[in-house]
Amino acid sequence: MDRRQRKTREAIFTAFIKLLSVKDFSKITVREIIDGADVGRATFYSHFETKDFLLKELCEELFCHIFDAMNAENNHKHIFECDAPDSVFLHLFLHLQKNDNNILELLSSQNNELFLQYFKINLRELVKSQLPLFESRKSNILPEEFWINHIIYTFVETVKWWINNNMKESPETITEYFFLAV
Amino acid sequence: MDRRQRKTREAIFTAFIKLLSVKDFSKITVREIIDGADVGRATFYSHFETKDFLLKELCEELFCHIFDAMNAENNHKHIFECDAPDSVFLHLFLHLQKNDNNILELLSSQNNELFLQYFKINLRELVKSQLPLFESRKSNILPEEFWINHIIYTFVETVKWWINNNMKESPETITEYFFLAV
DNA sequence: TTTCAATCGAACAATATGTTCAGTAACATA
DNA sequence: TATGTTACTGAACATATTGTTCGATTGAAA
Repeated sequence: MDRRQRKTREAIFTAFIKLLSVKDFSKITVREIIDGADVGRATFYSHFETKDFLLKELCEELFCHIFDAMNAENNHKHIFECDAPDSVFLHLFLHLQKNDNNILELLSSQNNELFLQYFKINLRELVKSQLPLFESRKSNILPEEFWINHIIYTFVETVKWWINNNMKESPETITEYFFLAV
Repeated sequence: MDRRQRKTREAIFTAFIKLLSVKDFSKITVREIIDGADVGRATFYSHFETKDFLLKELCEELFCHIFDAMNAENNHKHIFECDAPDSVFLHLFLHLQKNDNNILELLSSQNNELFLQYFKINLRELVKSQLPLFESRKSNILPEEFWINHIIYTFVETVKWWINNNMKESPETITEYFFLAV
């Protein structure tokens, strides 16, 4: 990839994230983005079809980043056979705490519905692979799809609560809360 | 209120709800609303400052309606002293099943974040007044705000799952799922 | 150095927003 | 029924946003 292309793409993403942390996605205009990124209008549209595609690609990039990093880091630990206290979820919380790419601001901002959708899509695979961790009386009574949804949403809401609470709790404590709540 | 005003307001709300069930809030234009409601542009703006205010007022009207109706209906039953199986939550599910004002379409549509916010605000009061219903080991360990949030979100997600599942389950069954999950 | 692609900037049509105003119709009241 | 008031119409308006186009310019890479 051309260095200029990389720089432009990065500048647009950075300006966009900055704007997202301040105002709603729907209120952000292309003009604001290109002014922030200091690129031409035509350049923006040569990179992204529309504002929606920009968000889509940002989400994919961020989540690929965090989930890939997590997998790479934990492959040698056979993480998928670990117990709850050392689960992939703890590692996710640890990653979030590092706050790469300002992902936290995006997760906790007001109009983040589309962003959270990508988070949930990525989480679904993870949760499915970890279902045995959540085995209990209620997991046998509730319909499986209901149960999986419940775990996903509980995780997302736990993250949001943690961030809005200034992340005062340690990742270990939050992991405990998550497993207690679910 | 003038009959003309009422009719106009109603026509705008109706057209708006119809559009909301079909496409995202952010993609809906004022032109589409006034064409659907068959009113003039100036009329729309004399009723609502902006599209956002229209949504705000719609939410308030719908939730006032559903929560007021529930309270009126249940005052004589001393609902606030009932057990889980006959709780206010079951009554909420029953109300939702009736689908007054097409509230269901709004709750399950894609871009409903703002709409859900109002739902959650109304739920918070309800949940707080019903906290004893959820007494358990974990409710003593988890921070109260975390716990209340968890109950609210679990309720909302249960409703969404139910709707997206075509409401095949009875309100009684869904209430059971809700209390099991939480 | 040369070739090629990315960017610029300016202009463009098309569409959306929110305001204004004079004219018309529906309302409440007496 | 007559009267004053209020809501609605429709059209025009300035302004802003979107997405496209094109020739000129700059930077990367060979």
